[in-house]
Amino acid sequence: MSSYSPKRALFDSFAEVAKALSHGSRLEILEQLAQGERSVEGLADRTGLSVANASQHLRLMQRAALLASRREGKHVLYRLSDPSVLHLVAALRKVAESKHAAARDVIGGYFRERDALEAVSREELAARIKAGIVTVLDVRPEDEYATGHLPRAINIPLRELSRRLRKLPKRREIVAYCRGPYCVLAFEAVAFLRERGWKVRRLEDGFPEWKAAGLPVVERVDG
Amino acid sequence: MSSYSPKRALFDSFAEVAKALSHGSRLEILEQLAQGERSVEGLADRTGLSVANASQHLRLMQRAALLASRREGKHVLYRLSDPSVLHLVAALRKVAESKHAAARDVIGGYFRERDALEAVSREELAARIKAGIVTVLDVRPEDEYATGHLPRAINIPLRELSRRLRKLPKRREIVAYCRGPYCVLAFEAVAFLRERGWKVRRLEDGFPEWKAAGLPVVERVDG
DNA sequence: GTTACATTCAATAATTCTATAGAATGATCT
DNA sequence: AGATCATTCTATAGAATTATTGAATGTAAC
Repeated sequence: MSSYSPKRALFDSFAEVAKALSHGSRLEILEQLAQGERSVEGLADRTGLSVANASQHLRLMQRAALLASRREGKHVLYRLSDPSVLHLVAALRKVAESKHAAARDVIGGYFRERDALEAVSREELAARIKAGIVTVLDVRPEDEYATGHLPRAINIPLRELSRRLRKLPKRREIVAYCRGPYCVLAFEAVAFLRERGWKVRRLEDGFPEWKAAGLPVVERVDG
Repeated sequence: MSSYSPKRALFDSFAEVAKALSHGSRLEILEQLAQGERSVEGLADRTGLSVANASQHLRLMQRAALLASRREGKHVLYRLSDPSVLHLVAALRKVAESKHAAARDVIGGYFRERDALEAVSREELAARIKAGIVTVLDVRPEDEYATGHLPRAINIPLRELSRRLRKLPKRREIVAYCRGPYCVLAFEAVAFLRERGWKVRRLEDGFPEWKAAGLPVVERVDG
């Protein structure tokens, strides 16, 4: 009809990007990288993949231009190549969420209390942080907190929460956050603290989305 | 670290959506469906696929919730399940465009005059149509025009343009459009008409994006 | 230079995806 | 009811993807 080969080449190159997203492990890696730079070994640990396998997935995504890498000492650190990658993953999530039965089942099962634990918007939290009327709680692991976190956020990884409860004020409102919309850490922290009488809500989405929205962050500034 | 199986099931279901996008033919089908409903045979014709193969691609995308279908007489008509699918494809395009070398090469080669033929924004065109100070030219095939088009647009398929030049005013500005950002029809129409002295520009993107932006359209209203 | 170590490469087997051809389904029309 | 036609299903062969293993590469530390 209109044209044949150049157009098809274009669609094929788009398809290559989509293919780079079309594996659960790679999406899991992308969620990790949305937090910040990671080494191959670090990603392999967190995702449960072998180092060689993680390396292959990473290289594939790098070829598809989703990732970039740099060397630091012995380690090769990967990162998202561009904020547009985060937008792409978000768009993917939205389609799957609104329509996909399997996703619905999982969300309905695992995140059943989601609506009950209503979320605070980024804008609202930003205003409250500025006004100093809220305690921000980062429940991610320490190293993720170290690479970047919300201003004035205190870090208590979920598994240490019960041991370090005394650090949390009972009067002030607490807002907990973690990696992103499907990170369970913040959900569990909110449920745990509410049971024990704290006044606590959850930030919508997580750290990467906050950063992508151009809101202020505290970041590690090494080379 | 955080959780294992439910989270992984979630990522796997996202991956299924991405996989549905990960084939050039399927993206080509999606571009067609962005124009409006299409039968299996119609899509097979336009994409050069066999009917059976097109049917398989369609079913795969339907399972991944990208498409919906309905029966009308002898034909099964497929459509995009949701506007979010269009956003997803746009996000995919953006990542590929900004970063992917292959896409760049093709764009650089085939659309080399892109910048020279500067585009009119949707908003600007909408205002001009309302004010009645522009001629809108739809260069898609007749059947695509018939299923939906911009208000007051006249339809002259590209291949008939040279025969029907007298229908076009020389004084008024003309804005041409077609399917979307990678549809070549409008580019070629603009180049053709400019050479012959018309004052003509191209609409950014195409009909699906116009419609998705909530701007007014004329649509066929059969059952 | 040699060693240690993180990462990548190469080869492989198992699995999954793709396109084709022909049969089966399901709806319309006479 | 039977004929016709669009679509989907089934089976299959070829191609591509995935995870694993062990070797190779390249950098840093000694």
